Amino acid sequence: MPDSVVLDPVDLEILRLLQNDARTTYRDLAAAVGVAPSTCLDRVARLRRSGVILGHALRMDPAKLGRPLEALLSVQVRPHRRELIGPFVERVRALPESRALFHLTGPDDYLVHVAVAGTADLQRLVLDEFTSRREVARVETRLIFQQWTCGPMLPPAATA
Amino acid sequence: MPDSVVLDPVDLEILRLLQNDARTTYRDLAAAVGVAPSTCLDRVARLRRSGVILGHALRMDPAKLGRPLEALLSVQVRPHRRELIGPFVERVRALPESRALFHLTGPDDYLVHVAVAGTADLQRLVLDEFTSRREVARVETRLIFQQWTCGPMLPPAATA
DNA sequence: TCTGAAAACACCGCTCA
DNA sequence: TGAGCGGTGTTTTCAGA
Repeated sequence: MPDSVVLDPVDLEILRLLQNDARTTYRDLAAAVGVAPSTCLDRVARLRRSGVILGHALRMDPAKLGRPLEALLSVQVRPHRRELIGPFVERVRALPESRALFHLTGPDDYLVHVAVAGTADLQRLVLDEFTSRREVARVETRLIFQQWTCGPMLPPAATA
Repeated sequence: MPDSVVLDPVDLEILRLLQNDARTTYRDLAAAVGVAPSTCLDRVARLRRSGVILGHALRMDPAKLGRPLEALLSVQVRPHRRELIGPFVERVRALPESRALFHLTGPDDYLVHVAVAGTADLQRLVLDEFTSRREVARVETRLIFQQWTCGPMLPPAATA
């Protein structure tokens, strides 16, 4: 499987439309793009096989699920060795509060995006799940005032 | 619309299953949860109306789209006033490289998650779109080695 | 919330350029 | 090789109870 995939304008338009609503029917997709529904089906199947489309995810509102407060935790893991960071990553991923986890360059090794019920819950999370761990050298907490998802993420220099 | 929504075990199970694969049919959903397909349809429609489900998104591989390098940019906007940050946010959201944008507490006002073709593209992005702007006081760039999405994000203390 | 029926859809073969 | 067409099984969706 090649690292990058060749996408023609039809593929790009399909991806753009599916990003707005991933449940768009192939019939509507076909009408919008200007090809036959079966061609759309074929294109989407190919995009899935080639790994461009990883899957279909549900976008949910954390606040509506009782987690109105979101934060980013910058975490320094010391010493930064495989035998420590492997379990650390798995533990963080298993937390119900975790939304995303990044391994980064720079002084802070990890960034954890969490959603919690409130400041008390956040404090508990930081103290019990992070700073209490021996391998966690430092945690810096920043609250998220507002967030935006951007997009559509399409290839640089799109073939128009 | 209330800030938080009351979810029964059926709702939670539906959300859990749809998060793994948002294209699961109502028939399969019904079989897994133990209710009729029409009930599933009704529940999902209600979850959509109540705002718990925001939509169905396509998960795509940035690398396959010619953007194999991802980074987080910490941006300080000075002075941090509405008439400056409004346009700043809109400009960043409109960049094809932007994946997500956060307004944060702490010394750095914004965090921008970007996907680019390579280090040269990243340098161009930082210089031309950020540091060249008068309102941008400082940009700190950290590369993303690896990232994980976590989940399922469900209510704290789930009603069992 | 379920049952059942009707409409819409996905998805497979095939044919044609 | 890739696009388009039609048939079939499945899924969705809407009554009514």
